[in-house]
Order: sequence, then C-alpha cells, then structure tokens
Amino acid sequence: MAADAIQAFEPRKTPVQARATVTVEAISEATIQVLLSHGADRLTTTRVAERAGVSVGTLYQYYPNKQSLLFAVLENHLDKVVAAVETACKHARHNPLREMAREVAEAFVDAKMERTDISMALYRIAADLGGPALIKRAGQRSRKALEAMLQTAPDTVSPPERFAIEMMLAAMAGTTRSVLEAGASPAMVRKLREHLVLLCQSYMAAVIVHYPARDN
Amino acid sequence: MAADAIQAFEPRKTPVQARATVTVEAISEATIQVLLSHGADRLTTTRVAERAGVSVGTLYQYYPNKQSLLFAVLENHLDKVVAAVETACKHARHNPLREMAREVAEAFVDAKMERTDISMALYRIAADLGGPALIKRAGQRSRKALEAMLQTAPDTVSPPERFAIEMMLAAMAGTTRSVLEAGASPAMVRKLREHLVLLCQSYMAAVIVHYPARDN
DNA sequence: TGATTATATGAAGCTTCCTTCAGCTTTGGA
DNA sequence: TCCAAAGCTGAAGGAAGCTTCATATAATCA
Repeated sequence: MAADAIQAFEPRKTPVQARATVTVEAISEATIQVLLSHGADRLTTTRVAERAGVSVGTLYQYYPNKQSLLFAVLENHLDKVVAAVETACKHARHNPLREMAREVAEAFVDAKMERTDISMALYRIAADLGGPALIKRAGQRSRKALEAMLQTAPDTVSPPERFAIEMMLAAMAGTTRSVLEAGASPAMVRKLREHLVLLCQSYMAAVIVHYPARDN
Repeated sequence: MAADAIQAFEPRKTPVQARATVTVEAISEATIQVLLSHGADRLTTTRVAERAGVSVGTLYQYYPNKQSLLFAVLENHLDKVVAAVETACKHARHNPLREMAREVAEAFVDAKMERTDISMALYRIAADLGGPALIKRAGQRSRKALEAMLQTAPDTVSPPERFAIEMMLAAMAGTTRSVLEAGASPAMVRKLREHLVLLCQSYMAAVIVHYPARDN
C-alpha cells in the first residue's frame, strides 16, 4: 500500500540529454519558488512550468502528476539533511556525549539553513500525502545513525533509549522550524545553533541520569 | 494587511437561535472529520456540509469562504492550548524553576492530547494562509505568560532570555507533533509527558548557567 | 393568528486546474 | 548528411469545486 502510494510519485522518465537535465532541474527549482510565492494551494502545474520556462507538457514528461513534483523536492531535501546528520554521527564516534550532541545539532541546523527557502517551502507540503511517510523514514534513518554513534560514547554506561533520541530529533526539527518561520535572520540562526547544542547536551545528560542502563 | 487578511475569515453572521448554534458546531466538527479522513486538499465545502448534515448554502451563511472554516477551527484550538499554558503559568508562580517547567510541559501535553484528532487535523492546515499568523500570536501569548511566571522564580537571579523561552515552546510543540504523527498511543503520550518535563527542566537549568544575568 | 425575522436548501453559474496527445524541433550517432 | 530517438509544445477535454441566490421552512412575538 505504502509502496504503491510512493510508486505513483516516481519520475515518469529520466533525462538522457543534457538539456533535459537542465529542464528537470529548472522545474524542480520553479516548484520551490512557486510554493514560496503563491502557497501550496495556489501551486498549479501550469504556473510551475511557466516559471521554469517550459510548457506544461514538458513537465508531465518527467513527473506523472502534480503530487510527484512536490514529493520529489521533499524527498531530495530530506535526503540531504539526513545525510548531513549521518556524516556528523560518523565523525563524532568515540567522542564524549557532549561532543556528540554538539556535532549533531550543528550539522542539523547547518543542513537546514543551507537553503532556507527550500526548508520553508517544504513546510507547506510536508503534511500532504506522501510527506508523512517520507518524514517518518528520514526520522528512522537519523535515529539509527544516532544510535550507532551513541553506542561508541566512552562516558556512558548505556546509551539513551530509543524514545529519547526521537525526542531530541523532534526537538531539533521543531525549534529549527520555529526560527525559520519567524524569518530566520542570521542572528537568530546563530542563536538557534548555540541553544540547540545546549538543549541537546543538557537533555542527553539528563536522560542518562534519569533513565540509566535500560536496554532498548 | 494582516488585519484585513484575518478580517476576511471572520464569521459572516452569528447564530441567534439554538438550532443554528447546533448547526455551526456541527460544521466545525465536520471540518475536523473531513480533514482527517480526506486530507486538506480533498476537503471541499460540499463534503463538509454533507458530513455535518446540512446543505452547502447553510455553511456559507456562517462562513464567508472555505478558508474561514479552517481558520476558525485552528483559532479555537490554539486559544484552548494557550489558555491551558497561561493557567499553568499562573498556578506555578513562586515555585522553583524545576516545578515551573514541569507544570508548563504537562499542561501543554495535556491540552494537546485532550483531542488528538483535532491536533492532528490541524497540522494539515497550519501552514496555510492565516495559519502562521495565528500560530505566531499564540506563541507570543504563551511566551508572555512564561516570562511573567519566570519573573517570580525564587531560585534564579535573572530569568532566561526571551529566545530561550521561544526555544522551549518550539521544542514542546515539535516533540508533541512528532508523537501525534506517530500515532500517539497512550504509552507514547505518557512517555512524551515525562520526557518533555525532563527536557524543559534540563534546558532551563542549562540556560541559566550558560547565559546568566542577561537583561531581555 | 399573522407578520417578521432567522434558518435552510441545492441546482447551477463560473472559474480553475489537471492532464493528454498529435505534431513539431533538436540532438547525436552512423 | 540523414534519421531515429529524445525532447518540447500548448490547445482543449473533462473533472472538480467555490459560491450565490431564489425559494422554502421554521421560530418568535405582538
């Protein structure tokens, strides 16, 4: 069922020639722009095509329907963010817990803020069909990366339980979203980065004290 | 501009007779049900009216347009949650910081979980026109309540800065949303409640240590 | 009871938008 | 150079949905 639902969003055909690659990229970028300038409900395939400088027909050559457009952009973005988290997790292995928390929090904020426009645009469609599934998957991948990293922490007897990791991830996502939707000025982003480190560090430390030696 | 935008969502006329009150309530409830069963994009005025057991015409007698329907439901829900937070803040005045954090976190979770269906339905429209403005307003009201409470904390020299409070609120919202969208089983809700208390307490304590005596 | 106000109905006008497809242009290799 | 494959076009079919309004019913009160 879920697989079918996702299948329906798969690209219709893959570009072969260089100009087609450009076209697909332009369509993807236009989707974000239209999302930002017109909102999710006023995003139409015609508008996206127009903004991308191609005709609607071209759009439908690569995306089977409107949903798949949004789906593709969201998937791509989530992949990048998760990849950034995974990299940070690998890099921080065998470090003290505090350092782990710092690396992950900073990596997350940095990845989200690299293209604030995309991040903000996607909040408008994340609740749509297909979105929740993608987000869930991204959350799971992130959690696994964190768990693997935490296994290697030298200063804890047993790593935090699964739920605590999910809490931390959700807190990161929630606070980042809040700052983004408030405008995300550079000063605010800097503050978010600092405070998120603090929040993750203090919560991780507290969790280890309060829920010790629990097997996941 | 913002006022105009909101004005356009105001109810068209207020019910006078009892049966009209019932009608309006039924429409509001039906909106939530349709949102949950069909999703935001497949919510139509006809469908809502049908579900409410009235005709479309009736719907348009009380709501000037489709947006205003969603707007009203969202506004009502946010009001309730903010009110719960405000009450908790008043109640926890002059308590130790730890107690304050506990009261607020628990009040928030409880308010959100009182009607999980509404909470979940609203995530699907929160990003729409009017939604961000309402959410921002709710955040500000909550923050002010927290600030007033924190002024009375006996065990801190100076209260946490504004940004830290916003962080905490965003973390509460983000983690709660995450649990709701994962299904919100009673067990999970219980865990969320515990962990959110821990998260708020540890973050507040950390903020006071790391950013002391800063005037807001 | 009769007049007035409140409430409810739902067919239909009007707009918007998704998606297709038959035909045209460009590319790249033989 | 030539042609098959790849890419592009955009008018038009058809579906869906928002909103109105002329009409009908119910409540209220003098």
